[in-house]
Amino acid sequence: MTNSFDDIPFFGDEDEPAARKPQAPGERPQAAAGGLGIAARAMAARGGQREAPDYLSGLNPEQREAVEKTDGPVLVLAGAGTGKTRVLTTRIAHILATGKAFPSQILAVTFTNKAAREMKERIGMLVGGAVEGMPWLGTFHSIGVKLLRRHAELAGLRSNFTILDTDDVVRLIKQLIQAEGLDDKRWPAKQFAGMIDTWKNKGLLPADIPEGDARAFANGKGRELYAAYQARLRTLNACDFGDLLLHPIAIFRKTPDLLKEYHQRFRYILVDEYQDTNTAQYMWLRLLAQRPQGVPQNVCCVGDDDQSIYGWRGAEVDNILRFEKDFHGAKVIKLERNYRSTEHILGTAGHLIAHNEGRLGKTLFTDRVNPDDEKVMVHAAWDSEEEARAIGEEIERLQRGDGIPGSEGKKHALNDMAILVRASFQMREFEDRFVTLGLNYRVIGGPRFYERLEIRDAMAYFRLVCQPADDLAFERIINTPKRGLGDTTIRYLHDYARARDIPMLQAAADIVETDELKPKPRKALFDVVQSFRNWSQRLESTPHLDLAEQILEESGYTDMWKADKSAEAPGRLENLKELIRSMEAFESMRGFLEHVSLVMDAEQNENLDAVSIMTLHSAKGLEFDTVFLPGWEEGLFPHQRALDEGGRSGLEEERRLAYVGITRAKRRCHIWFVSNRRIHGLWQSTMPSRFLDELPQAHVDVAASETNYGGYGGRGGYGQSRFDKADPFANSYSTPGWKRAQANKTDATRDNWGSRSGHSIERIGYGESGPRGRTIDGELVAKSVADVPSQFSVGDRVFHIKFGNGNISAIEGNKLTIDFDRAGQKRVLEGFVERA
DNA sequence: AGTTTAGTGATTTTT
DNA sequence: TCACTAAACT
Repeated sequence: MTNSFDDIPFFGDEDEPAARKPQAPGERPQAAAGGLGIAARAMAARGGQREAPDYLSGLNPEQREAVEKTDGPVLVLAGAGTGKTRVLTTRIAHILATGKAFPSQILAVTFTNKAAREMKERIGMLVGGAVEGMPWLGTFHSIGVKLLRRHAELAGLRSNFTILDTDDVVRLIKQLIQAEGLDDKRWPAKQFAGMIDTWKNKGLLPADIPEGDARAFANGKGRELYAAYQARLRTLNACDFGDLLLHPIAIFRKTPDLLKEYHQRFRYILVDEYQDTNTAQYMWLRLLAQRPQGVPQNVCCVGDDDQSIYGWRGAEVDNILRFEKDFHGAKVIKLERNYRSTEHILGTAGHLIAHNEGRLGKTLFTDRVNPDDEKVMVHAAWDSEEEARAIGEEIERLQRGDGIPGSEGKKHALNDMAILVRASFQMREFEDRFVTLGLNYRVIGGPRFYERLEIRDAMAYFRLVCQPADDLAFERIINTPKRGLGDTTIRYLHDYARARDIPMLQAAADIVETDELKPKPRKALFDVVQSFRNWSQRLESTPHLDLAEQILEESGYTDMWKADKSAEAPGRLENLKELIRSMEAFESMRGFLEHVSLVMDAEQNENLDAVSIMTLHSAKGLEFDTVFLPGWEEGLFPHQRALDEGGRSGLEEERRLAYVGITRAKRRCHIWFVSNRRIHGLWQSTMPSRFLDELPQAHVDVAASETNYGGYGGRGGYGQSRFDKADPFANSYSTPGWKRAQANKTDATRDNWGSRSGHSIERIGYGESGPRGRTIDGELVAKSVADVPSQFSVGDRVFHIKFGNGNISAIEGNKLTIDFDRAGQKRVLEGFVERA
């Protein structure tokens, strides 16, 4: 490989000075050593070969191999709690310390900003902070932006393009749907935004989407609408999140020379959470990582197939399973030594996840065994209210320090406890309970700061000041606060701007010079235009914090909330102050906007001691001493919809979710299920989750019933099983999958369920001989979308449990369009019908 | 134009 | 049930 960075002008801005020109492989960057805190030590160590540099000590042999095998493709399968982040950061430190690359020659990709931040901090600690940042460490999206800003013109954009968030996208699509003369009620913009997102996750441009998909929306105009959307983005000089990946991919494909330059630049590539990559990210990565034959591909992907829980939003576990094929001669390193959890927790999680097929197969172990370690506990409660009450009590007990074996009297901080739920509606009951108990709690992953109305309004003002062509921002705030610029005026402006292909703010500036508008709106519009002119001028001269404040004051936006008498108004004003405070960390308003468009989360208050409540999904990557896992009931967990829509692979993803949940626990894990839960307002009796049957007896205890209730299908007269009802089908709330399961139930499964319902709670959780066979009704419901040819053909007469008899009029994958005799035309999943 | 009412739909979520 | 959205009032 040759080093030709000096010849590439646009790299100049961040490259090391010429004197520190990177070395060819094998050579050492002598000059660079001075800039790297640990480099000298590392090089000294290399001289004496035997003694390892400090940062390598304390790694186990597998971790150490993952760190030291820097050249060639490496796949690190890092189980939960096996020191994954440590390996990644140490590996980067090692590459730097041994002088194999400069910080600017390492591409390190994460999924979330949080992970990126954490990695930066930890590398800083290892390397002694001497390496100021790594320019190419970030999320897929933030690196995508960086690439795209440099080469925007190759994607038909200007480099100051704006990044639209979901809200903007939906509004834009709505406009397009209306412009097409379509009914925006029949074709919801939100749904189409979701479809576009799905396509972009798969790397599909309008020309690439499957015909069926294209026809399924907007009277068959799906493809045209998608294309119109892309065209509109271009004229707006804007990107959505998907474009941040797709544009670079397109650029690299059509400009091989440019790609080559990046190949030379990125000597080492690292990817975190590889199991979560979607097809677009995978394409992006392959472009950057795959090298011509004979050139080493120094790519290291770290992930855990057992923690892949984002399949529903396009993640492809296949990417990790396929790594060895994609990168020839790949070294696969498994990290299985767990530093987080007790053997009971690991044993439980391991036994559960072993029920999945199609995994690479790891078994976590620990040798830190303590006789005081508590087994995983399974508890039953009558209903969700009791579940919340009992968990609340347990939390208070732990907080007081009662009855914690091995740590008598020691208090358990609330910060080290978490309740992990499958669906966010479950949180409410806990919140209600904790409010009455006066127990501090913190909900993680709720509505986010930057998604709040007032924040988005304020941001729209800032956006328009920095980017006068931002029509979406213009439309958002032109009449907020009320200025008497109603629909008619805005529509007129819109049409005027579109006709001349100019931004709306420009259109407004033109129009106020004419007498097209009535005096009132004209005056109002004139004032707004003047204000924006003013603010834009101050952009360079006024400190951005002051300017932000002035904008919100002068526009009347803060006054609007001050005048508002509603309960939330003071909070909103507070949020606006917080917004301005948070701008302090940035150099300019533009810098701030860039950050916010990519970082939608805001920091949480860490000082408060509080129990965390969050979904299982947002718990990935976290750990707690004590974890509560409520709601392990069929239909909720595994979720019925995952079963209906994902079939067996859906079930397996749910099981991985359960695995993620259990492995968050360091010392204590309490699983709960209830016999009755309110779903959509109606009480439903529920069955214990099949996952409970998949837990190993050796590591699990079932709690004795804490009340007279509890337990499932008891003979004591409580907890009626559905089978006791005169007609289990009568309940209109039972789901299609459930009905189907009922309809197709074989004798074997009937026995299975029958026996379960007869067991007392002490038995729940165990079959007669450990874990039972895999799926029960997972197989009875819809088959996976994946390439299963339909067993039906057009014209077939079929029966649907809800809609009755009908004829198939079209088939797309596993979706059938059926003309029902009574119910009319419906699209249903193949799994829900049978031959009539 | 702002408020009231009817309708709807209801996992998981980052960027 | 309940929360959010769109249209129908006043």
